[in-house]
Amino acid sequence: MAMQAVMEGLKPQGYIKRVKQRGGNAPTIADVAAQANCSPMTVSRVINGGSRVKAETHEAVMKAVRKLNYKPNRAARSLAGGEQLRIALMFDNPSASYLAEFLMGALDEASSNDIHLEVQSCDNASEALPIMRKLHDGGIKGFILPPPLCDNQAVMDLANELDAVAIAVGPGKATDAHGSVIIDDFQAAYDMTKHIIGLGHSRIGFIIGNPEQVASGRRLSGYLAAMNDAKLDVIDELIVQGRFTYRSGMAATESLLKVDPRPTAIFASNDDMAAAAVAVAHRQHLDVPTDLTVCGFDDTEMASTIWPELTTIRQPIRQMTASAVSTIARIVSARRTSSNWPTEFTTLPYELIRRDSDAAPSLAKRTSSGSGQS
Amino acid sequence: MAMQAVMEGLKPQGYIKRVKQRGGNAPTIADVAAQANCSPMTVSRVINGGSRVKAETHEAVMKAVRKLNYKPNRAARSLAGGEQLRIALMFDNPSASYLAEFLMGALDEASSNDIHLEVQSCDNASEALPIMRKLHDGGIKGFILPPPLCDNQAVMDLANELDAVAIAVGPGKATDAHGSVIIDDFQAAYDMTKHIIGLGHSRIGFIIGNPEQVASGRRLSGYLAAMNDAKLDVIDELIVQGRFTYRSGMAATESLLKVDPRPTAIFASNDDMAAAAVAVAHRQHLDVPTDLTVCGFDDTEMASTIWPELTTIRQPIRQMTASAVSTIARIVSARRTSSNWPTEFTTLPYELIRRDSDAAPSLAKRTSSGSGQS
DNA sequence: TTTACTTATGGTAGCGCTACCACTATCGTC
DNA sequence: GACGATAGTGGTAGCGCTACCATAAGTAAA
Repeated sequence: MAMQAVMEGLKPQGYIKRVKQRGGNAPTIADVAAQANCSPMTVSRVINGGSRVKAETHEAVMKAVRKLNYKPNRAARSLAGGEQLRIALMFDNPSASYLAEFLMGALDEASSNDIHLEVQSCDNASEALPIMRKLHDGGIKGFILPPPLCDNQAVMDLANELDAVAIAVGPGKATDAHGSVIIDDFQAAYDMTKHIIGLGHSRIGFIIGNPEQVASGRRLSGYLAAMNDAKLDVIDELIVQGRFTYRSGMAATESLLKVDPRPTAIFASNDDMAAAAVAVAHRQHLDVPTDLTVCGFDDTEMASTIWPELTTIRQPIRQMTASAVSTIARIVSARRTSSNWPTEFTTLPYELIRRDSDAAPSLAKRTSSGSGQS
Repeated sequence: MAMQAVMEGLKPQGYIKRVKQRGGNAPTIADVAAQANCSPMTVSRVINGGSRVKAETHEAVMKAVRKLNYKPNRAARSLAGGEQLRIALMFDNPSASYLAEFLMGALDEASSNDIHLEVQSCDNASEALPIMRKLHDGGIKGFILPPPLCDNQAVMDLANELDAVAIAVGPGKATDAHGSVIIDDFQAAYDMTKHIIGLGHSRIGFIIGNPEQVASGRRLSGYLAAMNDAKLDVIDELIVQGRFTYRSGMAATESLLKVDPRPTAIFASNDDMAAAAVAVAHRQHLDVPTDLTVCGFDDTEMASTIWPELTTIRQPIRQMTASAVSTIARIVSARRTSSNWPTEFTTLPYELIRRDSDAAPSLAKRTSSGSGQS
């Protein structure tokens, strides 16, 4: 400590670094300022966008920064910079597989933007309402709402009432939120259906998802459109209602396999139902994919756990939540300056993951067995 | 300064809240102090462990905290309190279901203890090594290592070499880490086996887990001990090797069901293999649980997704990671003061979750059907 | 030249919290 | 009863950074 003071004595006229009260030895903005022979303010300006700084000064500062390997202190930054943005990630979705990806994406983005992310679970949408109120009172400025929360009108209404920024991630009624991050469910289902048709199938069963989630309808539409575009008959019996659960997938598959002639492929609106379809098929001694092609949607863990692994649609969940976090940040800061309410709707690309549960219909005698692929 | 001095003159004797320079309206420690009629210091003391504070004062402060819904400002805290503890949660476990729980537990604990948690994924253990080095260079003081990372000798060696605190969560060689948080795998497997025996089974098949994970052996031992204690013959053919994967569970089950007379129950070392056992049984037109009882281990999402839902062992994963985080915090701070290396080994309670996949053997004609339970 | 305005920089005062020390009561202890 | 301990509290000074204003130049308009 005293030593440091001695060292300062050598300095020409720069900003004297105070003796540190507590441990720690990371370079501070003052160190950089001394090194670059300017004031800490100038350094701050350079670091934060370099507005109104002479080019030479700018460069001198940058050189000092590099030399000292200076990293701005997050804590100090957000303390000095006024309010720290705090947003909440709510969920009542029991799917752990989603959740992990959700968290990873949100966490990364939040921590690199110095945003405080509160993670809140609740058992159901109605329980979410008081929690949201409380969080909002506690200074939470925005909410990230994955389905099914974002499909709940009461939740979205409350977000509106509170003037909080709500971003729906994944399927949801985009129009109700201040923003949303989605994939194109319609197009994804369209592509998958087209893929199945391309394998040679024409009797393709479809299991609809939970009617309360908007994505279900979009996926159904995609299926229908692809069938129509391929000039294939849409057979009512081959479209059955499910509820996104394994159990509902079993019932749906049983009813599909009773249709005569039975479908040669089943496209389920999510992986859990697709897994159930595989199980039911196996019980009826139908091989997958030789006798029956089964495709899912979401690429949850289930899809790559069971055998055969499912051909499915992967949503870039991580990027989606990351994008949700940064969108909220943008909207909140935009609202601070102007009073209008910007909204942002982002659509991210999905991916058709081909695994081992699809093949050409069996009349073709298993010529092209599903070629695995991660 | 001068202005402030003037303002001070007006002060009665309480702490006047200064006019805020920038936006923001979250209650500060000064607000609480005013409310509780004491100094900010006292509030700080109460918040941070309440040492040397009179009981009444303590209560008054807590009341004020509750009334104002005061939350300490993280940034200010870590800025004032010197270095913030940073620890990393590494994982190469592909199981998303675990991961979600892991993250939730660690996150909660980290955020309430103002610890910065870095979440790092890596594809395999050897990739982990350079990452750990880098994180350590970057100031990470401790690592949380779930299996299979903590079963990897190279990883544990590196942690030792780096002088970093490593806590193994879940199964692992406790002795290699500075601490571990586990459940008693032996006892849990013992209990489950005893439970199955209690239902009336005597020919109980067992599927061993991945031989590279220490827990596998412990679970096997538990099974063997329970069989012995019940004076039941341990039949070699009824113990088959698996690898914790669905696929290996299928193969194992197929071989188990070939044994004559076939087992009336199968205890798999994890849920994925148990789910595979159910699938194989169904394919062979054996009803679960009427014809075959199947029990798993871990209570992953899979267990409650498939039908019938699995009777299994639940690990308190959330508490386990939470405990891991606080253990690291304790060890790191202990090391700061004394130079000896404390270690901490925690064992948390598991829970046998009874669902619908177990029943008395079929000779008893499905008298006691599995009584569901969350 | 003066006024006005722009550009580049510095000074100062905090952000909300805690470390550190100082101080007052209330105890023993000899 | 004087003395040092100890519990309980308050004051002060920062942590590293940025908002805000002041200043000192230079540049354009009057």
